[in-house]
Amino acid sequence: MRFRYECEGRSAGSILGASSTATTKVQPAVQIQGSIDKVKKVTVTVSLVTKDIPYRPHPHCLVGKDCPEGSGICMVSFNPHTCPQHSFANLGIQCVRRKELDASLQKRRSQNIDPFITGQSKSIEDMDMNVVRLCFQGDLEMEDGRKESLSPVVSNPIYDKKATTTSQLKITCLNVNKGPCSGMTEIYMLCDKVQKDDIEIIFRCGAWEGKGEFAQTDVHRQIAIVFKTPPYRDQDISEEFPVDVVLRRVSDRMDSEPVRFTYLPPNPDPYEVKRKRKIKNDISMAEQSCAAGSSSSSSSSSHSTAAMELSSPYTFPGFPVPDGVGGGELPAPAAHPDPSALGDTAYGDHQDMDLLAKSWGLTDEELLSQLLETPNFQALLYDPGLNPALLDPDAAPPPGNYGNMEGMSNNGGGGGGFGAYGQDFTQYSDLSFSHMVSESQPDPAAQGPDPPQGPGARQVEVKTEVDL
DNA sequence: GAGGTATCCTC
DNA sequence: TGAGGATACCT
Repeated sequence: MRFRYECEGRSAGSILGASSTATTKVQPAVQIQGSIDKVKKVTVTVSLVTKDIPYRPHPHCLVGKDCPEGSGICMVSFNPHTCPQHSFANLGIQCVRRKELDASLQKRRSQNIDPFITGQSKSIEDMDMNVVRLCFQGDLEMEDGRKESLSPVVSNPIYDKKATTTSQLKITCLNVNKGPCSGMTEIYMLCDKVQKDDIEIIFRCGAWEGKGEFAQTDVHRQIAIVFKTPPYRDQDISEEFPVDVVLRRVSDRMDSEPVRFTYLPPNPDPYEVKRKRKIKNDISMAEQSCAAGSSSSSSSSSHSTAAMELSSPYTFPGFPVPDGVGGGELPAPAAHPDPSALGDTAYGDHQDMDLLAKSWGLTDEELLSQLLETPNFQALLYDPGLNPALLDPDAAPPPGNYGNMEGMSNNGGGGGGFGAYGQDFTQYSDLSFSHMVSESQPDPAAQGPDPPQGPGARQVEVKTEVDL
């Protein structure tokens, strides 16, 4: 439950019995065990003690029904013959401010409340302010007037719901709830406040457990965690497998309620090679159908552009591709699971570009550099038949993307080709060419602290400016 | 700036 | 009244 400060006024809530559920609330209760034949009256004093042994008096206060004002303890008397069990309704925990901690303990001593006779064995700095136990002390008044004290008993620990060190862990949501069984799916989790140095994300199914992968820096302001899924226990699954995901506090092994995550079977087409190949084949078939049905097909610019979108992106003239379509200036690709398929997709997006470069053992920049040095590729760039707009001096440069190129065009005089060159790279968006070029430009904002050096670095803009 | 504490506020 | 969120302030 949430502990309340005195300044918050009103009541401090009601402590629930240990057997309470979300639907059924019960109150803490005590009952005298053993013979009560000669017991006339029972007096029970309830106070707060520390969670750990020895159970020392706790500075926090009990407030509510049967708690004398300002006492911090609860006292009830009952006749065990008429009422063998006593329930404590409306018993709240009022926390004291740290600066009042000492005074509160002093008051408890003056009340002679120290059920386990611990004295001042430990400094108050070690006091855990976020957890207490109820301590019940029973005093029996016998029919013959004798008095007898029972051994004190303590409740389960009661944690302050608001304290991150002890509060209930709760996952609010995951932005992704499915991922491949190989793991490494990046997920954003929203959760109640956690302590970044005391939290784990556990994936579990039966006896299997895997840990979500994240660093303390991936915990955002205690309420969000960016992590990667662990690989599922079985990498050879053919159907989806749901698992539970929980937050776990390491210090006390406390788990949250689980949320569901589903592991998916391995993707047989991770780069969508087959899908893209099918699309390409479909388009080629359609193109052939069109060509067969029309005798007026020409090499006009509008048509050549269309043709280029269909074929050139994957096989620049003279530029080697892994499936052996072009000539070979570049090293042969390293072993690839499906080199011909790679040829289909290598220029589909930047990730594929990366893949191609890596398969040749090149960086993106090296690959692009070699690409731009390829004579046939340059010819392609300046072939007005393919794209007349490329050399159109009146073409306005696009906003933003090629700022440094605009500078070059000014230096080149007459608003020359470079600005237009930059602009019309967008014509090649389907080739990811504009992406490739913009990626290679010396963008100060995007550059890391250690930009590439040496003859290979910045080859793109230097060589193309001179050549052009 | 992060995390903890104390208080205020709303539903 | 009970529960929980928001936030200013402190360490």
